Amino acid sequence: MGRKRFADMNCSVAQSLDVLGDWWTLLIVREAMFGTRTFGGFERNLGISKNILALRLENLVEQGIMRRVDVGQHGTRYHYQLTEKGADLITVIESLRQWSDRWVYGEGREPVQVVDKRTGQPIPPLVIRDEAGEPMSMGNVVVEPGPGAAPATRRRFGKRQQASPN
Amino acid sequence: MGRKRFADMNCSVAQSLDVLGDWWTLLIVREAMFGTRTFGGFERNLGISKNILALRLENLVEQGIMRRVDVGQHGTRYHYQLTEKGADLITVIESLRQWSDRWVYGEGREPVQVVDKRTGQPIPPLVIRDEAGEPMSMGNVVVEPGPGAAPATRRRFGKRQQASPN
DNA sequence: TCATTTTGGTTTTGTTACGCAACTATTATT
DNA sequence: AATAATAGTTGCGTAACAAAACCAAAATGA
Repeated sequence: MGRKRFADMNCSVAQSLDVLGDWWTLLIVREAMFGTRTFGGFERNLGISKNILALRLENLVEQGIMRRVDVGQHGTRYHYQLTEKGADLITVIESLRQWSDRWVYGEGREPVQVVDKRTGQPIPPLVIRDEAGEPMSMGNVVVEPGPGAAPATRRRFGKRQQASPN
Repeated sequence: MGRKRFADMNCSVAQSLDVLGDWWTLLIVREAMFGTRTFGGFERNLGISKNILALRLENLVEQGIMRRVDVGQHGTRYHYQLTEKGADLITVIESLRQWSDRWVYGEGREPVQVVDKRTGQPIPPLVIRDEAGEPMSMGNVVVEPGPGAAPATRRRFGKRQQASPN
């Protein structure tokens, strides 16, 4: 019965993946961050088929992640560019890149490097920090219902430990 | 035919997505971070069908992201738990969560909060910092071929600007 | 102790998502 | 004037996903 969507899950991660989780979507965003702008540019650099690319770009525009701007004099040449919402995916892309550099390629075998233009040094790993700016151990974080939690979700939180007992 | 895989793309983001990009995969990782351990626990909490869950867990174990430990006396009760490689996906999950809190739900409507146990305060947003620890503007980053770049890729880098001309 | 439920799956059968090739129409290039 | 490039759309085949039925061993309850 078709693919199950995550939009009704009342979970932020599920929301993101509902929008970004289709095959190719995040690679298109990465390619846009890399500087590609045209339909043909995405097609060539990614090796994606045209119909899927058209669908993905349409969806990204609908979601406000990219914008399609007319750059031709006669209305048949376009640029796709990231909006502020799309550019803010940089931490998602960067964390994915760093993870596979650590666990798939390994140090010294990274295919690309992201460096600080001013110093020439690779940028340091993304880490979760506390308010004081200190890297945080996961033992110190707790997940709680947020201000937008549905009552049903609040109930689920209390039961969560029992949902999969030892 | 079949779905095109990203593994041969010589790009770290593509590598990650090749492993993590299937539908449901990252939600299973999130659920594991939340504390779920059993097959039935994932099934109930996510609403995923059994056959897909079985495939995903098998793949996650193969990839070394999760591990299946026997917790029954007679060998039919198991726990799925994140390995170090899997737990290191926390920045990926957190960046996805924060992105949709900013752009989908909006402030004050977050369904869950991740807080510092010691202070009770929500943890601050993940940001890309330079070596001095200062938040960095994207204008100061450059992408370069890394030590593991294939010659073909190196060539592509120089041509990248021309691939999608103005 | 015998039936029922729980756990952790596999199998079968549909439907949707994706890949590839062919096609189109307008606009640049030679 | 012919050729190629841009930005797609359409049709068809295959792979991925969903739902339900089924299964065997083990734990639970009466």
